[in-house]
Amino acid sequence: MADVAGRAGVSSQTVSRVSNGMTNVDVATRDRVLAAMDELGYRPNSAARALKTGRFRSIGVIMFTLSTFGNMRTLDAIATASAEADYSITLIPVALPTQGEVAGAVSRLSEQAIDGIVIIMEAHMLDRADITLPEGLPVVIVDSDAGSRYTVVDADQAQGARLATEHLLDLGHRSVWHIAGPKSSFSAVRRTDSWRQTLHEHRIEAPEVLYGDWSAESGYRHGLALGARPEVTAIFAANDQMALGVLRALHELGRAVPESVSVVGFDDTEEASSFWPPLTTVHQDFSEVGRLCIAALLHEIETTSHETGTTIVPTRLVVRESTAPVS
Amino acid sequence: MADVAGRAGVSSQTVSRVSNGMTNVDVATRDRVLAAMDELGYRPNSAARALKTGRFRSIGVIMFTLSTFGNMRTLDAIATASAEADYSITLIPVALPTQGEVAGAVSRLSEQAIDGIVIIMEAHMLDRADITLPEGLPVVIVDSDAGSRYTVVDADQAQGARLATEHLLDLGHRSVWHIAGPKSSFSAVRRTDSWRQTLHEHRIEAPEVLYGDWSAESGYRHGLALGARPEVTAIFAANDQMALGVLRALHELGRAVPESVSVVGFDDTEEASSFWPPLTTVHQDFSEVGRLCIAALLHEIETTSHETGTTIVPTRLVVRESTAPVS
DNA sequence: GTGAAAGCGCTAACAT
DNA sequence: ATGTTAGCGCTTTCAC
Repeated sequence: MADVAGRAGVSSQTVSRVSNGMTNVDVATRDRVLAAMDELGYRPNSAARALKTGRFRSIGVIMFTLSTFGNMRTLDAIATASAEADYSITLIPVALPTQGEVAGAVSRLSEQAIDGIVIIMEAHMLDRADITLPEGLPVVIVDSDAGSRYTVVDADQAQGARLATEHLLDLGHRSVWHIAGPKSSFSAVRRTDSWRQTLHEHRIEAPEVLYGDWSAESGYRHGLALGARPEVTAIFAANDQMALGVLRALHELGRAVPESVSVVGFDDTEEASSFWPPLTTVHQDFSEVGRLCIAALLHEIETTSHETGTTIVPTRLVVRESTAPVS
Repeated sequence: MADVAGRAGVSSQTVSRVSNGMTNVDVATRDRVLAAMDELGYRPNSAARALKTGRFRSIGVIMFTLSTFGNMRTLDAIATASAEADYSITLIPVALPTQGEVAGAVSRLSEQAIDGIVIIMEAHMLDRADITLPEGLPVVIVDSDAGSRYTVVDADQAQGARLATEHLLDLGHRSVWHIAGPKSSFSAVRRTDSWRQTLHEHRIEAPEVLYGDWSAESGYRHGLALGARPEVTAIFAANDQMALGVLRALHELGRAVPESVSVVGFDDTEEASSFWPPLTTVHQDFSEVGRLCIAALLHEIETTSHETGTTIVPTRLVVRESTAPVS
């Protein structure tokens, strides 16, 4: 910076002003500085700036794995929204969803140059005594049960599961079987609870829940078991991958979809419309969730306020060809 | 840090030594400092450290979108490998794969606190005159044609396409039709070239190429066209999603897979084994690619050497149930 | 094994 | 509109 100042014949302070787009600089001077910057290939040093301002213009993101559709889409939206606000994203991956791993990530995070944190995981992971979020660092949590202590943004899991279940019931099915996500996932639990609740409201006793692990393989296994039972005519899988596995199992068993069994998924992945048959599923607006996350976080960062609260993004049912009235 | 020094009754310099794990500190002193750090909740300020050392311990990643399986898996591996080396990842998303957008990302990147860059995209995007990578910043590129100017790590696209094509030929198919990825993707082009070359070596004239856009929907459209032609008995899709679309089209058309038509994909996504029928596909080791990327980059960063070169990771064919001998 | 001094590149506050 | 001064929190150098 001193070099630039020297070349442009001004003080380094003026260079700083130009660099930060302040308006109180003479146009001619500004041009001269800009030219000097260009010639010297000047790039501001963000470390020095951060040291001075105490702000890093970066947001830390903690997540288990990128390998689920929802996490990936949420991350994508978060990255885009941050970029628009001129914040960068610092990724802190967590190898395993164990509390020890999370504790490690949080401690690594606290040494990072960040202004706020987005956590994409169950908040109950954060309840352990040995996990302390760095004080004074705004936090927003996605996919979580954290009621009032943190700011939470999430899709309306309960409404989505209700939509799926009622759709199947409206089609005349006597009951709806459910292949759930892992018990450790709060969104999976909410979907399951809502499915049970919906059946209950229709005076139907919920069948036993089958627990999968989000993978198509687990959907296939449970699909094989369910498909073997003639009374099963409607299956609600807690995500599209497991629904794909169910579809495969049903095909193998020779049970026609949707003529003999109806199947509904959750997420509305890109591929769901190309399954065979195209899958009826619940659409989650991950982009909106990511956007709201960043909006809430930036608000906290820039106003240093601390209003926790939960924001819920609605879901909607996308009806395709994997569901039909009972025959 | 001064607070800690005061509390422990040492100089701030000693605190720094403890903080950096230097060995030349008396055990008793170290314990005292550690205790003081703990009580005061001391966290080193990475900006100040970076300002001094000129190192940020962070790697910038430029990518178009997280929404393809390969990019996501590669990013996951990169994040994990970096974390192991105690580097964090700074994401620079690029909204659109246009050169203007890339130029913007690169310029944003140059102001970031990073020690090196991983670019997951076609290198020819970087050839535009108005895109200048910050000098002195090590760069590694994935999925690219950048021969000698940059360090490149990628899966062996050509070998994968050859494996797929020869598998089909070995099964007795007279020819192999190909649904390619977009022409703007270098890996797509390499797969197409290799498919054509393989047919050529078997003295078969390559049929006209159908270009998709990686989406299942585009695979479906081309699958519909191909399935209507009885002479088409073997289809090689350039990724698993397009293969999924092909499968759907073939089902709709009433052409049995694999009895009437064999289908091969590329990538070996988690779900491919749960397609109906389970998909024969080419497995890419994205994790290995990500790992090697970071290894190469860290080498350049830490030795300040600048040896460019290309590292190729082999692929392998996973035979499942979507391929069979011609009947 | 430990401390004192200097300075990394930048910006906030004040002066002109 | 521009310059001067001071200092952010840390590490490097050189003493002791």
